[in-house]
Amino acid sequence: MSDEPRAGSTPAHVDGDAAIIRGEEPPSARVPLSRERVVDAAVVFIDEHGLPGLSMRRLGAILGVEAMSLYRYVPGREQLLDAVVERIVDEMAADPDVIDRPEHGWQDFLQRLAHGIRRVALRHPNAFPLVASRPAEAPWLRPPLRSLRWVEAFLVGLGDEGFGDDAVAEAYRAFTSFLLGHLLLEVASLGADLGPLDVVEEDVDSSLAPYPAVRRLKPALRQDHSAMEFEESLENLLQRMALIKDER
Amino acid sequence: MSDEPRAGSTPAHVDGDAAIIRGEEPPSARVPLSRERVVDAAVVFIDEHGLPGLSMRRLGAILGVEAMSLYRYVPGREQLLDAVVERIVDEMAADPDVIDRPEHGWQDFLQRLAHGIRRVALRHPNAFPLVASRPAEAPWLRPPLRSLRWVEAFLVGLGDEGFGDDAVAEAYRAFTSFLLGHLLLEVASLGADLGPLDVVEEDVDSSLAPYPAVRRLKPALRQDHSAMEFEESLENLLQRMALIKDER
DNA sequence: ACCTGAACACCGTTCAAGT
DNA sequence: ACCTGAACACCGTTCAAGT
Repeated sequence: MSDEPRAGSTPAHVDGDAAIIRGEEPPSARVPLSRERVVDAAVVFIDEHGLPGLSMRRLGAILGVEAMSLYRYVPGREQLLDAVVERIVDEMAADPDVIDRPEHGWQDFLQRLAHGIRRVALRHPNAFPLVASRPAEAPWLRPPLRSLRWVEAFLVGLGDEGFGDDAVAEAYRAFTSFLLGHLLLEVASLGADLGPLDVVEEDVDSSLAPYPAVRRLKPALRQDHSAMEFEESLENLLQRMALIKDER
Repeated sequence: MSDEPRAGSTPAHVDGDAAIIRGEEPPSARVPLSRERVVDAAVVFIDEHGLPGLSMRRLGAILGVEAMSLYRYVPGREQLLDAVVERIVDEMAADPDVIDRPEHGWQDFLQRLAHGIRRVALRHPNAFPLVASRPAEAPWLRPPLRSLRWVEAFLVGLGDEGFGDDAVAEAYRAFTSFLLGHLLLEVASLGADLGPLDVVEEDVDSSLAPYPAVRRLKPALRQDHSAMEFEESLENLLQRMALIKDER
């Protein structure tokens, strides 16, 4: 059922001995571990196996090391998860379609930011709930933007485009809550599709007997219109923001 | 720092012996445990101490019983959490302001439903993230409605009010994603406020040096306009739904 | 400098046994 | 019928010790 991650998938010990005998650094294997490698491995693990299976001991095994070694690079499991969130959110910095500040108006700027974070979410469906629900360091670091870098970009960007302070703050709250709701549900529906297949379709149908409307509309409810509805809701949000901008 | 829940807060053993000697059931204590009592205790624990501290062993201790006894009433920890979600969502059934089907139009109906679920969220800020992110049993059971009962009510209600099948489905998706985004963020901001106070305000201020806009707008970002913005976004959503209704 | 062994205090869960 | 003791296989985390 669940394929366990096997230890030693990074064969650190294969040619390590020869290098040690020669007293040199090995060619490329046996890189001595680093915070970055630890966090990367955690992200890969969550992407592939989901969050529940991630333990310090397993992660160590994957990296060819005992669990205790990880504490050299990360203060603990909680902070590791925080680092995972940070790593994922910062992927947006490498997205060429996301820009730091408005170049063609604030609507284009926010369109790019929204689509950038959506791409991140869809790349990491198993990890995104972490981005959504990990307790934020400060009340103004609202998911799913979360990082000071992007919050700053948002605030400066809209300020430069003529939003007043209160309008910027209100726009920020509306923007984040739209993204969070939409993306969390889109990502959840991804996971639900390839979920446990131990329930046959007929069983579902019969257990739905007391709920005829759900049963009848099941095909319509199953339909995935995420992409379209994201565009439309975003468009609507931007229109509301235009009103916010011109208040007072 | 963390006040541990003490065992025996239900003093089941106090007058239990006398009753046993008389061969009768004790007056009111020593109720023999039940699924409902277990789930209730879990809800209370999460409300008071948060999810991370909840373990089968601790919950058993609170109920005056060994952890293994709980498995008579609940298949396991995961299913216990599912039951917690169900219990919380079903609180809405007892809310006199929430109605089963439209009596004064679909807008009034949805207003009541939305405010009902918001009250639930605000009553259980520590448990609501569970409602939001526990994997749903089926893709059409979208959080935060989640229960067949409420989904059915939504579908029937809007159908009766003249929404076509596709319009109902689209409205359902829009309604849930609005609720999820808004309420998750509102509830998170509640938790963040009384969060760890080990960071002094000045420290935050100085670490914010590279992010002048965040620093400058911090007061505005900290402001809580949740209630007002909930009303306004809901109003906007209902207007969009009116358009969805009249499509085609 | 980097990793490990052994240990501690916890988990969820099982099963045969107690009353 | 209901609960427990003992056990199993796991956790996160610490610290002194190894190389």
